[in-house]
Formats: sequence, C-alpha cells, structure tokens
Amino acid sequence: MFPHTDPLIHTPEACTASINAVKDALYVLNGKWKLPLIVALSNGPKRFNDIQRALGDITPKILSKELKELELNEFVERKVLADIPLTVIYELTPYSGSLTFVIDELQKWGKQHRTRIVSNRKQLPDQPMTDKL
Amino acid sequence: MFPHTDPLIHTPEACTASINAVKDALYVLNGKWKLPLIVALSNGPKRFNDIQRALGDITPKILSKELKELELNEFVERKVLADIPLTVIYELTPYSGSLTFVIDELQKWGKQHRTRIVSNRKQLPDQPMTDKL
DNA sequence: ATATTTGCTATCAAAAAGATACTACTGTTT
DNA sequence: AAACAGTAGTATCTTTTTGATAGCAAATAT
Repeated sequence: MFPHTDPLIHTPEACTASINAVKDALYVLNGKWKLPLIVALSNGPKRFNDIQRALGDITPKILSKELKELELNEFVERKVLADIPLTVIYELTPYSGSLTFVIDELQKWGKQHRTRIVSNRKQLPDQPMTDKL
Repeated sequence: MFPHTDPLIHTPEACTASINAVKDALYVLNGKWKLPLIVALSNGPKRFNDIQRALGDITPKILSKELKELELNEFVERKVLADIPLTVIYELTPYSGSLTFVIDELQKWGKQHRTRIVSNRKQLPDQPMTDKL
C-alpha cells in the first residue's frame, strides 16, 4: 500500500510484535538467576559449588533447577569429568554468546541505576540491591 | 573459546561486580511483566484496561501490582484525569528512557531466538512463547 | 432497565522460590 | 579408625509470588 511508510510509526501491530519479542526473551531468561548465572560462567567453566559461591545466595535446589533449564535451552553444557574425585563442570555454549549485548546493556544499566539510587538516597542499598534494604 | 571471554582481565572481583550489576538491574526489572509493560507504554500513555489488553494475558491484580512497583521505581507515572468519566492514564517517565538499549537488545534477541527455535523445530511455539506449548 | 466500560480490590488456589537438612562418595586429618 | 571437609546434588517443608475468578461503584450506551 504505502511503500514509504515511516518505520518510526508505531502501529498497534508493531507494538504487539515488540511486546511479544520481549516476552519471548523473558520466557527463557525468566527469574532472578539465569542471567547472573551466565555471567558467572562467562570467564570459563565452573563447578557446581563454585557457581553457588559466585552467585552468593542461591540455594543448591534452585541452582540445580536453573542449570537444568539453561541446559535445555542450550545456553549451558554439563560435562562430567572422569577425574577421581569425580567433577562436573558447567560450560557456556556458543549460543549463549548471542546474549552478549543483552547482558552488556543490562550490566551497564544496573551500574548506572545503582549510582543513581545511591546518589539520590531515596533508598539505601548495601551490596547488590538483591540484599535486604 | 568461550563465548563471553574477551581479552580483558577477568579478575574474580570484576566478575562479581558484573554479576552484581546484573542482579541490581534484575532487582527492579524482575518478573514476567515489567519490561513488556514498559514497551506497551512506549508509544504513549495508556489506560489500565488498554494496558491489560495490550499485554494480552495479565490479570488486573498483577497489573495493578506491577504498575505500583514501576511507579515506585520512577519508570511510570500515574495520572488521574478529571474528565468525566474519570480516567487514569499511565505514562512513562523520562527515566524509563534509560532502558531503551536494554529493551532493544532484549527485543532483538527474542526475535532471533524465536526464529531459531521455529527453524529447529525442537519446540513448537505458537504466538508468544509465553503461551502453552 | 439492563448491559457494558472504567479502574480497580478481595478471595482463594497453584506455582515458584527459599530454608534447612540430608545422601553418597572421596580424601584428608587426627 | 573416627571425624571432618569437599564433591554434586536431592528431599522436605515453609514462605512468597503468581494467577484465576468474582465482585464493586460509578457512568455511559442500548
């Protein structure tokens, strides 16, 4: 119809498409832990207990569940090393690299947001804001 | 090579800092709804029921709760218009604009992810993947 | 007069997350 | 030998969050 329609126009359909794309992303990245977990693995594979320590306050039950979900969605691979004592490592897959920009932006945003909150003193966060206020 | 490894130094402290920045971001953006909700308001203020329709499957109780949280965090402003019949509109604040890149990346990622899933046929999503499979 | 729209709230049920304890195995220390 | 530490988780129970359903009070539409 209108070959030159401005791409900046927000049709209701385009809006719905955007909402759905964001929902699709959140569907696999849902929860408090998946993205921090991927960050935790981003400089090399780690073992179960090391991941738990890196994340600071995740319980083994939740960590186990989250790792399984990340495996199903092909962000993480579980590898059992036949070393004695047996060790299991969790390693990022190449596909997890597709999240680089998402994670970068989220990290940048989190950093500036903390700065803003702290300078405004409207709330008093200590370490990560995930800690009690 | 691991997808997120880069030539920069990854000290354990830097890694923890990254994890915490991401956690800080997720602390305020948690849940299924906050980012889709911001997207829904991104081309202009909307009324309660319009937002509910735009999001497709959120219940009024949850929508109400999410809007209050977004208000507290200064992403959204609630405005009561003294029109008869009384209307309430929800409008994005300037600060919500700081999320543009985060949302853009998430949206791009969601789009490519859906394409990947559909072409792999490992799962069979219909509309948003938030719908039953 | 009845139905619909508006902006919600109340109640209850289901699902997710979290706290705590525990298993089973290897190795090390006492 | 007995106790303790580290490995990778699982089992059970409680709390929190989410969701489904119904309803309210005011106004407009049919």
